[in-house]
Amino acid sequence: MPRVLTQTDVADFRERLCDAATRLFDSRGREGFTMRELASELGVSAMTPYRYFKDKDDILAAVRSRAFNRFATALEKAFGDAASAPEKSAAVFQAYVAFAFGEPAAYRLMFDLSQPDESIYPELVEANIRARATMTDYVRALVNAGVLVGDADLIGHVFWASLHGAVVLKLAGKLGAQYDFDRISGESFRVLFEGY
Amino acid sequence: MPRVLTQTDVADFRERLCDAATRLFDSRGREGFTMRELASELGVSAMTPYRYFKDKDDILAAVRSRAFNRFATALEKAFGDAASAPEKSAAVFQAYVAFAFGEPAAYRLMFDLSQPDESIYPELVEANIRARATMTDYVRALVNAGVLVGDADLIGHVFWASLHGAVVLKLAGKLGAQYDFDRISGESFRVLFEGY
DNA sequence: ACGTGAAACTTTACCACGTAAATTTATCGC
DNA sequence: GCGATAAATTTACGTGGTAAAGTTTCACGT
Repeated sequence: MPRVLTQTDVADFRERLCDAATRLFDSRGREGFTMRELASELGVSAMTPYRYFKDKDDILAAVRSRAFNRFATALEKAFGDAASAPEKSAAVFQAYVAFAFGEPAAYRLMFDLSQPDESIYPELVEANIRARATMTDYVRALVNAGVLVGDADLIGHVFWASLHGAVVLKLAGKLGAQYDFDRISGESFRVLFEGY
Repeated sequence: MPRVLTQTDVADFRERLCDAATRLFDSRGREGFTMRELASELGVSAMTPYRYFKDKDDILAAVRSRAFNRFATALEKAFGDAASAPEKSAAVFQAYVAFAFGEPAAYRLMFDLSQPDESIYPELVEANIRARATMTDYVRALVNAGVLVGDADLIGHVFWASLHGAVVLKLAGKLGAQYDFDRISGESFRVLFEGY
């Protein structure tokens, strides 16, 4: 227990805490996530997290920010690694789906309906903006390459809504076996692409 | 306090309780919804609801079932009232959107990610199935009328995913002013219609 | 070297909540 | 009237978030 915490100490602990919290959200779900279990996971008393975060909502905001940033990083990597515009588009699509189903708890946190006024967490707002940008960049590349014509942002939102819709229907268990996620998302993209 | 409750008494109380619960979900949100406040809203003690429902989850399931049924009723009415297949399609679309934004809490309950294993509530499963059916019927009408060609169920799911995606993005506060719900959903439908 | 004061952490305590168990109340058949 | 018993309430317990009080540990001035 060092007398005074350096910036690094604080940052490290916050990081460890967010990692543990992310795991807990994964295993216990949003409802089952408790401060006490989080603390015990970290080997500290129930009150120690309150030295580093204001309250549970503050922790939630930090975890969500990190989720947005991981998500953005994954999409940016996919975008950067692919060569041509169409390849970028396919890569980003794939990365999006991989993230959503590879880290469903994170995806849920990011897009859960009814989160409590996230505007008071600047870090979260920024992560949100960053993630949103990465989701339209690939469309801009397609438009610039002449593959698609139109308002890149509008087209980006249309693709996004469609993909997100299919993802959350699957995550909510609303899709059956005959019309599953791959079928619907594949068909959506095919038709939307044709349309543009 | 009648000695023995008739079927009607029970059904009435359950109905009143669900109405109050729906209002509470509306005003307090899912987290802020408590059994104690629900009971006091009904003018009974905190334990009385347990005579009529197993537990909080059971109440949640009943409220969700009712939401699905109101939703299905609204869509069925829109479908039935419109004359031609394209008019039916427009009417159902409009009813869908009106419900989603007119009763956002109900829509959230219906489609919230991570609901606790709804298969154990037969009433809920049935309501779910009914609502799903009403969302593809209008597409079947369009296909039968020769307006669209293809697998009606598949097309229905594609439209559904796209619309639902736009709705939940708006409900989650992810849409800005420049690319708002109307713009995105309108554009999506236009392109998808053209495509088919 | 050694108190000392505050930062870091823990312990204790409080209140809200879901709900089980015990208790009370009110009606029905006799 | 008088149990019997369904319906409702009251009481109580365990869990969770977190405020307040208490404890530990180290950076300093002396």
